[in-house]
Amino acid sequence: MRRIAESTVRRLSLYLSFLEEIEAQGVTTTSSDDLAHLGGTTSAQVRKDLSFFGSFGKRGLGYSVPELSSRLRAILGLGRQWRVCIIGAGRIGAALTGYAGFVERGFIVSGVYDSDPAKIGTDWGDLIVADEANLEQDIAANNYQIAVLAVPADAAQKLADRVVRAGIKGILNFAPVQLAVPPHVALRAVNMAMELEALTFAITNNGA
Amino acid sequence: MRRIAESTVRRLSLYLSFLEEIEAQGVTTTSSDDLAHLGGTTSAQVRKDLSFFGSFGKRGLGYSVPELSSRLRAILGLGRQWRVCIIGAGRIGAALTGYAGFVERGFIVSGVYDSDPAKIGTDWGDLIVADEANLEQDIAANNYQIAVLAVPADAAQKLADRVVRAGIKGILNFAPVQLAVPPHVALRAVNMAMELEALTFAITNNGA
DNA sequence: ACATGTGAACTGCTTCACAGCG
DNA sequence: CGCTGTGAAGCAGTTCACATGT
Repeated sequence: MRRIAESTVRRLSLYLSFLEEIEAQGVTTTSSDDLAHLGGTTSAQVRKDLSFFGSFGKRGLGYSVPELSSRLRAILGLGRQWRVCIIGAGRIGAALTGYAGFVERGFIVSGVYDSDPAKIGTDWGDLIVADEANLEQDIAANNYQIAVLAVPADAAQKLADRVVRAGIKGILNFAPVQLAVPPHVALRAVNMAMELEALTFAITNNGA
Repeated sequence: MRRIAESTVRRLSLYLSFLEEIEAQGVTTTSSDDLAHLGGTTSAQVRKDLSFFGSFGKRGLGYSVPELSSRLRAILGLGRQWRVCIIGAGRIGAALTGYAGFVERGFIVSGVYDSDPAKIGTDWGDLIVADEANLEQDIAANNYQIAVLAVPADAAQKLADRVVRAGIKGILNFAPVQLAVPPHVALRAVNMAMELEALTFAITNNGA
C-alpha cells in the first residue's frame, strides 16, 4: 500500500469518532460534506482521504454510516483488541490507566509497572502496580503489543530499548525526550510542554 | 511576519530542549548538524527553520549555545511567565497540575476548577480545587492567559466558550472532541485515543 | 577551510473541477 | 440531479547546492 500521510490518519480517526457519535443517534447515512464540517476540513479532503483505501460511498447518495465506520475501524486496525501496558506509576500513568477513551476503542490496559518499591504492589482499583523488573517476561506472557511510557525523561530511552527487545510493536511516549527505536516499531510521542509552547508561540505571534 | 508552519514550531521546541540540555553540560557552541542529529532531521532543515526568524550563527563556526537558546525562548514566547488554569479535577487534571515540565518552562499553574461539589475544596498540595462557577471572575482576577481543558467530551465546548468570553488567549484541550474557538484564540489538542489509533494503524500497515 | 544562510528544485499534501454513476 | 471518486493544478514544506562571510 502507498504510504499514507500522518495527517490523513489523524483525520480518519476524527471521521470515525464523528461516525460513532451520529450512529449512536440513529443516523444511517452521511456525506463527505457532513464529515468535513466537523474538523474544519473540506469535502474533497474527506473523499481523497477515503480514496486511498477504496470506494465506500454511493454516488449521488453518500455513505452508509455503519458501513463506513466499520471500514474505518478496519483501516485503523481497531478490529481486534490491543493489549497495552503502562510503564511508570506516577500521575500520568494513573491518568492513563483509568482513561475511559481507551476502553471504548478496544484498548485493554492490563499492566502498570514501576521500579519504585514504594509503588510496587499498590492497588489501583482494577490493577496492582507490578515490578518493572518483570517487564520483559510479562510482555511475552501477556502478549502486550503496545507500551505507554509515562516515566521521567532520563529513564525513557532505556525502557524503550527494553520493551523493544521484548517484542513490543508500538510505543506511545509521554516523556519529554526524542526516543530512538528500530523502524519496525511504531512510535508516537505526546509532549505536553511542547504543546504549551506551540500555544505561547501562537499567542505571541498573533498580536495578542 | 510570514506564517510559520506548525512543524517548524514543534522543531524549534525540540532544538530548545536540546540546547538547554547541552548548556547545562557546559557546552558553549553547537552546529546545525548537532541540532539535526537529535530529532532525526537535517542540518538544512535546522538552518531553514532558524532563518525565518533571523541569522543567529557565525559562518564557519556554528551557533553560540546561550545566545541561540535565549533567541529560541524569545521566539517561542517563553521570555515571560504564563499563568495557566486547569479545568477538570479528574485524573488528567491531577497529572497536569503536578507536571514538572510546565514549571521548568515558566508555566505557572495556579488554579484547578471543577463543578463536582465532592471535589471542590479538596486540597491538592499546592492548590485547592475551586468552584467552576467562579471561572470567569477568576480568569479576570488572576489574569490567566492559558486554560487547559481536562473535562469530559460533552462538557468541553461549553467550557471553551466560557473561558474565551472571559478573555483567555490560548486553550490546550485534552477532551476527545474538536473544539470551535474564534480565530484570535490559540487552540491545540491532545487526543490520546487518536494517538493510539495512529499507532495501531502503523502497526497494522507495517506488516507486523 | 568550514559552517551558515538562502534561492531554486523537488516532493508531497491539499484543493479544484469535472467525469462517472447511482 | 446529486454526491462520489479522481486526475490535474496549486501550494506548502523539505531538500539541495552553492554563494557568502569568518
